[in-house]
Amino acid sequence: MGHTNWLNEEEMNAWIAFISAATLVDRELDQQLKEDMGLSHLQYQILMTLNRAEAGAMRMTELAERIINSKSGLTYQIGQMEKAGLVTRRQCEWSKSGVLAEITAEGRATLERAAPGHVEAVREILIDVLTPEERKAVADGLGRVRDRIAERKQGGTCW
Amino acid sequence: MGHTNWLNEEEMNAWIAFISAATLVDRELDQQLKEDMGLSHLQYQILMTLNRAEAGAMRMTELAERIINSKSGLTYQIGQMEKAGLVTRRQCEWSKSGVLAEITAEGRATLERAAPGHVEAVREILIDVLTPEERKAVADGLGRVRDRIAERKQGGTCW
DNA sequence: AACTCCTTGTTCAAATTTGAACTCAACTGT
DNA sequence: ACAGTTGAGTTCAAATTTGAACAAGGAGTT
Repeated sequence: MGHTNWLNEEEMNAWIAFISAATLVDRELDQQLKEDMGLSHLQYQILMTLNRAEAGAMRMTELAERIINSKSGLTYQIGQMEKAGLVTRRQCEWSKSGVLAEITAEGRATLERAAPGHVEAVREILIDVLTPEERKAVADGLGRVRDRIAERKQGGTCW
Repeated sequence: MGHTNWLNEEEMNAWIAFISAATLVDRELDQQLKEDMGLSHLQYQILMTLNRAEAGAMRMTELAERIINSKSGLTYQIGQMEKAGLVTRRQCEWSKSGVLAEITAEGRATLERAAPGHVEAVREILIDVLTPEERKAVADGLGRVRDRIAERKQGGTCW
């Protein structure tokens, strides 16, 4: 230690490309969804995640982790979406302190209407811009990045 | 048109990995910077960008574009950082309506103290987790993604 | 049961972000 | 000089996010 191992040009390029693409893509998708359907990207992800879950329902904490959001933030968003009729809250059967967020029929309908435009945007902005090799590198490399960060929050074992 | 060209598994993997890594990395860095130095990632980026600019100063709008932020958001952040003594506002010489944000000596000092830890974190959570090939794919592919989005906002030529 | 510790989800205030409206300055054409 | 238009920054209210504090349940121990 002592001296910092600065990024060289090649590393810097990767870093800058990653961080700016991340910001821009997120912003772009948010706008597309908002214009087309009045949904935020976060809300879309919530609907998507619930829709895939069995019974279309999921515990708040698990949902928060899945979409990478704070618990209080999720409470807020589910509140909004409940007002909009996209989801409902229901008590968890086997635990009195648990709450299930469940997608409604209207939620599913909204998702179905939103999905085509969203997927098209994802292709146009990201997926179709990458070569198959780059896609693989992104899937593998960034997948590993994600897993490592997720593990480290979990394990807690900080050596 | 008509039928949606859904993402296949390979594409889905790339998409999911990208979006979750993006969220997690940003979150992680924000936390590291905040704990170590009381800076948000955005503030770090502002200091960084100003520090590199000649004379350590830059027009508000250009700065906003560079760090990918709304103009009003930047006005707010520069306000905060001005209170904290990290930057100053100065009138643009050749344009009375222009404002220059300039990094102060204290700002530079803060940046210098923050940089080593930040770079280390960037390595640990992203750069060193990728193979050189993956880094190249990320730099090239996501660089292209970034450029395309940037162009399209610019050109405005929507056909 | 009484006690302690951990987990769930919510609440609350403060910080931040967003987008539209607004103020001036700069540029155009007359 | 004078409208008409555009560009730069700011302001403002509303929406969202954050993190700490909180109420209530579970689970384990004595």
